[in-house]
Amino acid sequence: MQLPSSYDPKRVEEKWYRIWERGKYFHAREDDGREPYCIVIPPPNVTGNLHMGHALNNTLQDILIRWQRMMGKSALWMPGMDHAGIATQNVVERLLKEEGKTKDDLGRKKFEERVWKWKEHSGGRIQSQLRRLGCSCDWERERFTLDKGLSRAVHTVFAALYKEGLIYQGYRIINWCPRCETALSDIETEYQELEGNLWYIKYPVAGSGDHIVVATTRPETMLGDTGVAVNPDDDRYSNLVGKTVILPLMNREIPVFADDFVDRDFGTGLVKVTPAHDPNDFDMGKRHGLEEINILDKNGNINENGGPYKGLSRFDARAKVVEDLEKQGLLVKIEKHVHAVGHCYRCRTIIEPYLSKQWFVKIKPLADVGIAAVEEGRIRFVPRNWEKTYFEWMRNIRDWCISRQLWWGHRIPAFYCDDCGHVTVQVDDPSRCENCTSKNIRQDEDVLDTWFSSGLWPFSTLGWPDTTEALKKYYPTSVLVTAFDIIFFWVARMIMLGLKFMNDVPFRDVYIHALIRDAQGAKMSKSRGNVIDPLVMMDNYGTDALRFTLAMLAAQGRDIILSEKRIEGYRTFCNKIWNASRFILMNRGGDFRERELAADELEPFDRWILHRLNETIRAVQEGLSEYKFNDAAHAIYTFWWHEFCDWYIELAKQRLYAKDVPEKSGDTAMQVLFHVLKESTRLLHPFMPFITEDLWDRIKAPGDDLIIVSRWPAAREEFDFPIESSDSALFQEIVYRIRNIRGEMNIPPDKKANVIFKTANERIVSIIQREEAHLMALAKVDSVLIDRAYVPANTDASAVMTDVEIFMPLRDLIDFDKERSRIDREIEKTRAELDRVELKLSNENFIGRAPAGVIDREKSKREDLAEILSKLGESRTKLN
RNA sequence: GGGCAAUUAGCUCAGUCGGUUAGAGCGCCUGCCUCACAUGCAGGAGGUCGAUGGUUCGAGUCCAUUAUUGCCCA
Repeated sequence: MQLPSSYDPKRVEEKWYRIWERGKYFHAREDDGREPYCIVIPPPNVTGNLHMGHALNNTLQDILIRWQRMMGKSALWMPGMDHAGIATQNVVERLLKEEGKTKDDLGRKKFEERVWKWKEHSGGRIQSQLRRLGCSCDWERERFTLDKGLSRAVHTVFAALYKEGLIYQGYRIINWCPRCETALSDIETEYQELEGNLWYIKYPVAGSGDHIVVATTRPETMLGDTGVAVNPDDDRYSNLVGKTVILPLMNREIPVFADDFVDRDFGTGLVKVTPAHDPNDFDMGKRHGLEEINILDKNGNINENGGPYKGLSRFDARAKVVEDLEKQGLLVKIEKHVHAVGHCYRCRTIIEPYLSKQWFVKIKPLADVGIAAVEEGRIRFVPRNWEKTYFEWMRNIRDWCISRQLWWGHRIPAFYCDDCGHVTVQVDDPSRCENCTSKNIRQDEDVLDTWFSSGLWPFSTLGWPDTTEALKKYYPTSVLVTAFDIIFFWVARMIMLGLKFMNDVPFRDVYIHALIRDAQGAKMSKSRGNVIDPLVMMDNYGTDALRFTLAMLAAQGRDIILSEKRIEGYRTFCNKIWNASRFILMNRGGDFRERELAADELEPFDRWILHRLNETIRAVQEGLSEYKFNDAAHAIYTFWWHEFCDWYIELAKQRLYAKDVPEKSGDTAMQVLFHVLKESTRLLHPFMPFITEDLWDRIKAPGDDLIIVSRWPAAREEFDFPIESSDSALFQEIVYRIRNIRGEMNIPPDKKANVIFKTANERIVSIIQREEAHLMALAKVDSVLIDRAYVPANTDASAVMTDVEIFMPLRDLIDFDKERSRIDREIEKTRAELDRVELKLSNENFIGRAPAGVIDREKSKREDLAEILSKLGESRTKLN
């Protein structure tokens, strides 16, 4: 078997993915009689490109799915995409603009056709990128939020909520993006602290020469002022309440009234009230019966209600209003003022609070049920502390504005009758008004918030509203894997809608992973130019290296700071695995036959590595069960590299190569090598699917299926060997001590050394005798002597362990200075430790209160340390 | 203003139920191309765990205060 000396990801990745997909290895069957395990993918935007956040999110899901699949579950990973209303419409509008057209030139129908065409040709690039990442999604089931089945689910939910009164239309202040020309929900508005001004403006009091001063951050909105408010407890202005003032520039007479909402300490304590352009003012306006004057059009320009300012942008209008006030001597002063300004989460344009008629979901009743599900533990957040965030939002939730003034999305299934005015809402488009049977009906022009459809994702993708076999089998899904930034947008809504329409939670666990940041800790973004492109990383280092890096960094509850160095480091791990396998395959004889290991043929180090394999299997199982991906990955990494490669393979070489070793020993070693290789390759498969599948192809038995569906390793109790494991640890310590002398004394590798062990400890003697050949090979020792009465020369280098001293005669090679400082360092360390132990043991409280086991341990430690220290002292004396 | 999180080696991070000498990767230093791997091997240096106080026989770990940083919400 000839393998290249380094791993080449390019050669294997595409090949194996094709074999998996064509062989339907990702396909889960609802009739397979197996226990279900299901994850629905957080559907990426159809406009999306794979970024590092996707890479992390999907790597973790794939690890879980591959693990559960190997565990024998009916593992379904449901893939799909989101139509991403605003983002997609923006993309296509931009394309049209390049052709010198607007969406209005095309008209709604043509525009929609155009978007679909774009979707077919340029959209969904991310699907092939997920394939590149190795994601074992059940692509046959792939769904799109706008496809027929999901649209039916959306209509069904809308109609049901409407009939129940949980969806209603309302005329109120919403967040309006003047660039996207649509309403947004509260959470689609991102607040950012901006340095602005506080303008102090004089408003003349009607019928007197007096004036009042109001302070505002948005002077242009005064064009729509219909009142001035003051706190009822504010004595300064009590005489003003009930009077009227003249609104400058507009010359409108508006009332002064009292309302608790007003903060006496803000500005002058008098605030202008613009009910059509501020949510708080809107509420006050309602309480006091004020007129609502909308002064802006949908693009954020002043409309006819703004008199002479009509046609100006809101920003120009501000400048002009301030200028005019100044001219008229009505501007008292300007103060610097920092305030939070809402921005559109899609295009960063400043949001305008805007009065309009929109559709809303009355969310409180749904939220209460969603809160209970988490309180009662029917849904578990991992890590737990995200539950607080969830509760906080759910308990203060406000009605959800779901209508969007877009063309790309689910058109709202509400039909207005031009004859009787009735609104007909039903699942299938009506042909006539359900009230007066008139055919004169028009469908609502708006579409639904994209998140409305993604909120149904866990059941709509499984066939709901039909009661499909898939739905019966896989709902509730097992776990949702996502980042915290969409807990509100998506997770909470799936919980509420799942409970409402499936009468059960959509998933049992919600695993919240970290956000990826760059090496400076900043959020990765294109505008910052600090993006590490996962596709480039896969090109440069291989997909498995990227995946393993992400798994290693996926510690719970933290941000992930990613650097390319790290990925590069795990590429070397791939290579390590490759070469270990290569070594085993190269040394496997042509007539090698894998067989069951018999306990009585196992030598001590065989037992040790099998024991460690067991422990590693348990650690990986436990790590994955608790979503501690980093712990699981770390356990495999250490085992593969620092135990299997560094020690077992090195030890096995003696048995495979040395002439005086019985054939049986080498044969057993090969069997153990092979066994461990197979098991640990399987253990690694969920993390590194490509290299493991490629290696598996060379190590599997004839007729075996692919690793992706192979049996997940289980720890075997008959391979637990604690005694041999501690013997091995002692042996490793001895080897390490000898290497340490060689390393620090710069003994050249070709200079073989003689070693004398001075010990009376039977166990140590027997280990040294038994493992003499291994010792000689690994520590590069020429001869080994055990002499309990050895008298060292002053040219001997030495090391002291509990119950054994190691001497290495160096004669003229000895460097006294180096050896002295080496021993001094040891003495210092040992002394410090002994001091700590003695301090503890001299503490009466410790003796009196600590558990006996702890005290015994400290006592025996004291004895050992004291003995070591005295022997180190002897060695040191000889060097003087 | 409310809430959450973080602060451990030069860098990036682990550290369970409080109990051996606080770990890893990268970087650094020394020696080695040893027949799986120089994407490698062996050895080494380097932290007292943000600060203060407390609980405890014992604190990186629990509590309080505080500083700094980040995030979420208003």
